[in-house]
Amino acid sequence: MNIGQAAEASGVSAKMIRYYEETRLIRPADRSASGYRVYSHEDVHTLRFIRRARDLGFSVKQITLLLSLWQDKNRESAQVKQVALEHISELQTKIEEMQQMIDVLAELAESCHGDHRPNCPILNKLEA
Amino acid sequence: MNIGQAAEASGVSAKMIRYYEETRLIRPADRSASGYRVYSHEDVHTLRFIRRARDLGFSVKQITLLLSLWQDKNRESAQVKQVALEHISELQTKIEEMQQMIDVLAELAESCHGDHRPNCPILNKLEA
DNA sequence: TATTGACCTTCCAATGATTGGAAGCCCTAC
DNA sequence: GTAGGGCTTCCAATCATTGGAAGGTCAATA
Repeated sequence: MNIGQAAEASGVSAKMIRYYEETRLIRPADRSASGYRVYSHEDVHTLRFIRRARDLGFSVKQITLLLSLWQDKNRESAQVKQVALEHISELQTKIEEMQQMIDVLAELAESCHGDHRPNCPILNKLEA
Repeated sequence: MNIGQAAEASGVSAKMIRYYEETRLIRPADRSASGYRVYSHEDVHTLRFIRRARDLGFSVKQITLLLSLWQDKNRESAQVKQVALEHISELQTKIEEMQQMIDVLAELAESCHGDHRPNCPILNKLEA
């Protein structure tokens, strides 16, 4: 099948499929006589794997690792678990940073009258 | 003072100060006879404002708005509060997305033995 | 006075994942 | 044969930030 159909079937856009090929996340697709990329059902299977991993927030670098583990029948599940746990940890760190921002912002917003008058503790805080 | 000292005093890197000037977040700095950028204490004050806003996760676009409100003595605090509340809302949305990822990942990781054997529910889920 | 080292300048490039567009070729149907 | 839709490559933009190269400036020191 052509790239458009592979995109449709996998949920990965044609643009991204070309990009993943260029960056070597996936191997270069076979080409038809006229130069069109040709995809098998197995290729679509791989693309779907990538799509799901992206939906869970894994970086392309992490997906490279997950793909190689997926294809390695001698993998140890501990390796896969480690990638997942590290990703969870990264997500938690980011959440904590954002939550701290929210805590500060919420307190400031609460102390701001939010009316027609100019005085505003939010600006005061940014200025101070 | 020169850009290096302004960077030191404000916590904004010299690279970023030049970038903020280029993108018109701040007005172009005065220049010395030899072409060096020259900064006043007021400029540093503005840069510090920007730095604090960035630390709270505001985008440059939002900071542009905050800066103009800061300098507008006829502003209504409601406008400032709105910017803050919208930013809080954006942060919360992102946190929720990440938390959902964590929930899925944590469940998968928990069901993975994480030992020397290859079978792994995490990979199964990504594949399915 | 000449040199050295720290600072400044501009310009270009890369990050990460994704999207957009332009110019041009291919394929199918009418 | 022509119209259209899909495919190709290449270039650019997003967002905030960092890095580096090549070259000019300044202050202090030998």
